[in-house]
Amino acid sequence: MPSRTAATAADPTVLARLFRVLGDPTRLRIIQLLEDGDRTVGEIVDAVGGLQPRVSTHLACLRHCGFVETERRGREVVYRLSIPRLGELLARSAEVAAPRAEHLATCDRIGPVWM
Amino acid sequence: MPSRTAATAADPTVLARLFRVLGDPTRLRIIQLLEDGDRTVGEIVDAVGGLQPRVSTHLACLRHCGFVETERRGREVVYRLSIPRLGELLARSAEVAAPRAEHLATCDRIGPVWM
DNA sequence: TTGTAGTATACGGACAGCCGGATATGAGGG
DNA sequence: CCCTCATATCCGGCTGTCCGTATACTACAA
Repeated sequence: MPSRTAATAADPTVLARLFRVLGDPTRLRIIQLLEDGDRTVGEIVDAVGGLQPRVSTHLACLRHCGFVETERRGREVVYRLSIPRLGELLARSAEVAAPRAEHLATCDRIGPVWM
Repeated sequence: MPSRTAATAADPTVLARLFRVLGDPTRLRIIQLLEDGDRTVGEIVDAVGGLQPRVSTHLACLRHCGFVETERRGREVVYRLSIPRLGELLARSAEVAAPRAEHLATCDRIGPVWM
């Protein structure tokens, strides 16, 4: 029985790394923004707010992990999503999060200080 | 236009928290284990390996954030998944991770020490 | 070449989250 | 009651991750 795709991807370590990349609000905002189309770094900085170096570091993280691709256009660099079904994944995750939104919102810590 | 469910769930902060809960290998192993059926704490400890207090803390995290429910059975406590379509979400995430599995596996840091 | 806009990286500080070990709670059994 | 099994919580320490500031790189214009 083949089942080729889920071979190493089901490894909890690899999957956890994926979720960890997605587990930052700024990186999520960037991804949601890029779903509407390609953007330059400047546009992304303006949209998500915050300082340019910080945004640039998050972009480097997304690029290194294969979530986005880049293309130079003159002095600017255009970022584009390289995972087609990522929006679908986020939408489904939002459905899962919906009934627990308030719980997740109040839980501003993971460690043992719950409430 | 209602669109009640995705109102707060699309908030990057809430969604990031969800992914952060999923972004730990031990918690993922626990979730994958519970997809095969309910388990007591002792069974979970044996299955995922590691010390009991550590596993118990991860279980408390999952319980507090609404991923699992508990039921006392004598001295034991049985844990059960309380999110029906969570396995579906993990499967889809594994598909997304598959083409980038090697990249994600080598990337053992998120910060700027990539490689 | 020099300058400037756009982007990327380096550095140090601060704190969240994971861990192991010790200890507390709770439920039966004798 | 006391004891034991099963589970939960507390504590100190360590590492990973995020942030802001400063600086380096790249491409184009004059």
